[in-house]
Amino acid sequence: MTRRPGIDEVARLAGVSKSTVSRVLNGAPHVSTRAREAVRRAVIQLDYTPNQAARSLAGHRANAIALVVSEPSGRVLADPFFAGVMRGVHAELAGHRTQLVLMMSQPGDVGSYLTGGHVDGALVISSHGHDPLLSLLHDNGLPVVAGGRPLAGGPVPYVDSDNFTGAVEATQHLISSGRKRIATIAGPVDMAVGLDRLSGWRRAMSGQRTDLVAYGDFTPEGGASAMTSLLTREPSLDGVFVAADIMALGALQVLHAAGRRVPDDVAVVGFDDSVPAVPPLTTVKQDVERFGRMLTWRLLAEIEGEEGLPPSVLLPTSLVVRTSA
Amino acid sequence: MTRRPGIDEVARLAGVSKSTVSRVLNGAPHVSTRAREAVRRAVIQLDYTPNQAARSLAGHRANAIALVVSEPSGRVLADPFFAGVMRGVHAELAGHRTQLVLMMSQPGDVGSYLTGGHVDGALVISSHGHDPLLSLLHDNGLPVVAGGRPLAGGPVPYVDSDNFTGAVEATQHLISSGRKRIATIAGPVDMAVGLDRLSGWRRAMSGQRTDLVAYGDFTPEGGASAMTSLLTREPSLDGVFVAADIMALGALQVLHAAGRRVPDDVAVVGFDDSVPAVPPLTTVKQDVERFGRMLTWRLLAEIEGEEGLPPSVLLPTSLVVRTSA
DNA sequence: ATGAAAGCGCTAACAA
DNA sequence: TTGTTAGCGCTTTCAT
Repeated sequence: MTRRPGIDEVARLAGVSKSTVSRVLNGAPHVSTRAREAVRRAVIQLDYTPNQAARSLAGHRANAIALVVSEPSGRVLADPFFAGVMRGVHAELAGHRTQLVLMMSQPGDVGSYLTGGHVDGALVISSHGHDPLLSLLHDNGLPVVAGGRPLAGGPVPYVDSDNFTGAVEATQHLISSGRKRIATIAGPVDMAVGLDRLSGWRRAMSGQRTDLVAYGDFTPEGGASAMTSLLTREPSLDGVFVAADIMALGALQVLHAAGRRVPDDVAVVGFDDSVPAVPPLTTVKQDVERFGRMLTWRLLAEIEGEEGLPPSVLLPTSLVVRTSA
Repeated sequence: MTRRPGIDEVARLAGVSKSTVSRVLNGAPHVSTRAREAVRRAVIQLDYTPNQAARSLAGHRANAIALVVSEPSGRVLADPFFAGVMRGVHAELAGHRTQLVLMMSQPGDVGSYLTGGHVDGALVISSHGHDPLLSLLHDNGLPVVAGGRPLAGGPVPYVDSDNFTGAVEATQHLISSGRKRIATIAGPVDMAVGLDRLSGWRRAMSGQRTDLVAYGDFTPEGGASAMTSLLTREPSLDGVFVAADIMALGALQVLHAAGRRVPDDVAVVGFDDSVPAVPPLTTVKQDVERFGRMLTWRLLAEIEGEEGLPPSVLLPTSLVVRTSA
């Protein structure tokens, strides 16, 4: 490994001072075209890359943001939703010389690490209940944006999908197709995404029986056991709104094993448009990549100290009708 | 935001010098129990976290490793395989005060960034063909471990699953259950994982017709179009070995739409044991989390400069029989 | 076992 | 427009 060149060598080769090199590197004003060009050439010739650590230390910026998955299990990593968000985050980060640091541990460690100045801001997703992490970070002055509305309310900006409206549409589709006994497999009640989709179902079901609710944890297994319990409680159900495609996968397995045909006997509507299933799922589509981009854009703007930013952003959802309902 | 304390303040409060604090922090020897305790207390009292940038700059270590997804599309992010690996990586990283930096861009940027001393090592997964990135990093002296055998061969250590044996078992299961016209949906031929699973199928099929091969790209859509093409070429096929569950999802949709019953008309065996399907997939299971842990362990060992490390590790696979075959 | 002092490679304030 | 200078907060010899 050849020793890598420092900024001094670039300066020497370009015939200018370190400061000028630094200015060119950071796109600062007040640099002559002549100097700029000389520096550029020297950088290329030496294959120079600035030392990030030195940069952070001197510049008081970490040039990195954290993506915090506020869930010890790591369940969310397996969720297609997360994958899409991550793609969006990356896309938005491109060209910002900002690195993405992934974190998954417990609030204690994460909190002190993050507030410790190692990153310039944090994206917190999949936050449950009244997760103290969000307020902790916010109170410490670290720019934070939540992915999904935080239940605690408070002053943390967030980006979310319009889960309520999506759930209403999904349920209405079931109703208007003539289903009479419509159940729902809801998500965790300690997350806004779980609550909002359940509220949407309730809203659309107003006037009808709304006790057919079972809860899952956004895993196929959770969806399967919820479906089993619903089938036991109401064998004659003929429609289910499942609050996540990933849970619908489990539900479909159970329905199949129970000999129920989908959609003939039981119509199924999912949420996310994230998985190919048999039969293809009628579901509520959300643009997860856009979600990730929006999240990142918002955080970067916050870090730059932009004024008048919207406290929160709600992204639209839309029903996609396929075979399952 | 209260200004965060520096090492000097800890030193002052503990009544020792910066050096001693540093020693305690880094678990260095030659520190009295008395001093150690005093420092510990001061650290807690001040809620001190070391500045990572300063540490890297002075210590010539980045205290971070990169997880490089050598694929522009980001397809792999949506792959359950990747999610499992990432969980393993995190698990193994716990307690190593090492951060995980995720990278997805093009070889050019990534290469110079990585060799630029910003991370202490890199995990490269999903590398296609004769990806120059691996050799580039290796030649620059950066510790690297590949996830999945690199096609280029060369001196880069890697961790892989025993894809060949898994594929052989899967295919033998199909054969021994009496299937006569067995096809395969193979993965990309520019990746060892694609090649090895195909070789396993060929090996098990020796003596039989081996032209029923269609290729997919490890996406459900790829699996679907491969299945369509196979069905067209050989309508009477009665078994398929699909080189990835995620592709099997697409294949199952196509079979279902074509009115073929699984497993009655066509038996399907997948690979990965990563998705719940209808009907539940008979598949080759691999322990992806272990894969991630092994990968990380290997890289950390490499970074520590341990001697006599195995150049490569092959993890076992096993057949899980469910309903689809 | 402990402390003093010299950087690590950059940015930013200031001077010119 | 450019250069000089002083740190940023640690780790690490080298003394003691």
